[in-house]
Amino acid sequence: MSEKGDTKSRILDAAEKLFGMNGFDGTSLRDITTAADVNLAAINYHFQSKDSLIDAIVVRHIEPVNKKRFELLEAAGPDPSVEQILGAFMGPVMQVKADALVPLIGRILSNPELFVERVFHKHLAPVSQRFVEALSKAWPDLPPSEVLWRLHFSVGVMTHTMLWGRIFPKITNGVCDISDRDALVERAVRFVAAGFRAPASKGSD
Amino acid sequence: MSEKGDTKSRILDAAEKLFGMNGFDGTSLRDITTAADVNLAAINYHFQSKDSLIDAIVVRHIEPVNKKRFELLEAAGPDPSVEQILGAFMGPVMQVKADALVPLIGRILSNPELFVERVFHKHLAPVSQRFVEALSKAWPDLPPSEVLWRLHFSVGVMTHTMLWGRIFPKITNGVCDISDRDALVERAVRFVAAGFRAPASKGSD
DNA sequence: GTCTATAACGGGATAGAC
DNA sequence: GTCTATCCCGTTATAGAC
Repeated sequence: MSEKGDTKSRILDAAEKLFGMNGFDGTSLRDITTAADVNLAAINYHFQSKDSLIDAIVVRHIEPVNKKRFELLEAAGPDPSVEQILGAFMGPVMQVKADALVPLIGRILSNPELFVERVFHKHLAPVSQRFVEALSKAWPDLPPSEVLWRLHFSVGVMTHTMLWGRIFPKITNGVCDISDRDALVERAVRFVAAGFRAPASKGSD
Repeated sequence: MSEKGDTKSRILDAAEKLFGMNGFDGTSLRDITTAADVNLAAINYHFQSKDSLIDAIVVRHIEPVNKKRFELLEAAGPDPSVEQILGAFMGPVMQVKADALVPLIGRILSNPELFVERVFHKHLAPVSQRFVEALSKAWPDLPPSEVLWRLHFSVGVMTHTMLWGRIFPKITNGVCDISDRDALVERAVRFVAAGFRAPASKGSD
């Protein structure tokens, strides 16, 4: 008890710190085992792979975000606007210190198949369901499939904005600024809310 | 001459095929050299690294897409609608056989810093510039920075839709279908075009 | 100049002893 | 649960054939 936690905890703590500082590719398992003062094989014993270790840390970050999402949605009252719903959905993600989340998001996007099985069903599907319900209620004429598609598109806007957050100001020669995070969220929400209010596609079911 | 092309071409052909089938991580350089019947070091001679080899294949795919984008934009006449512009921008990407492009896009998104230096400035910046001009002309009241932001958001919609193309129908229990590629493009264009027509954000410069 | 052969090193993963 | 030893892969470098 006077120690610094068991092997598994020491691995998780060290890994989270190093991943945040140097990214996934920039952190070797040997870096982690050195920092955590454990044997290399201990990682493959407690977690199955570097991937699974990453997933464990992903979950650590997702849960507080989801908590905040539900709180904001609740706070918007019984009949929230499309903007309020999408703000509750996107804001907590985009407000997080991006450095920690960017490698996670990049990882998820570049291998959705893997991610769906391990993380999506458990940690994101319930959130999606709740927000789809809210959006359907706020915009009852929109066919259910179209609500799903448009929330999907909104996730694309959100993740892309975060992944390119550091780079985009450089690409645009400083025209586009990301220092005001609130303004950024408002800008993105404005865009996707307008997308949601578009008339449904002709072939929509 | 009676051979199957020179070493460099054989590497590119084999790599493209294997990357498309098994992804980047699922394809070792040794897989490629075996399939191409060349020596391992030939890859590091003709390309500098696995990363650079991937970039070379990225470029192979980007250029025909860009050609098609410009053709569609031209075909829309001197005063294209926002829908026509965005359709020309997104359609050629989304119409490509996704299997080949998905690993490329995932790779780009998960490491924008690297990609910007090697591919963006040369192969994507000119396209971006041309389409920003067209959009600014079609929607003159929108501040320049807002046009950039909204095109950025549109890229997010496009890439996210492609990356999750295979998975999304499963997640939604088949509610959202991607078999009709034209309908998918139309759906996405409708969404982002509505986003473009949103009033500019208050703090917009 | 172009390409092959080979060696050396760091990194992820696993088997099996303890 | 822990650790040693080992394997395969990606990368780099180099000597040298053609």
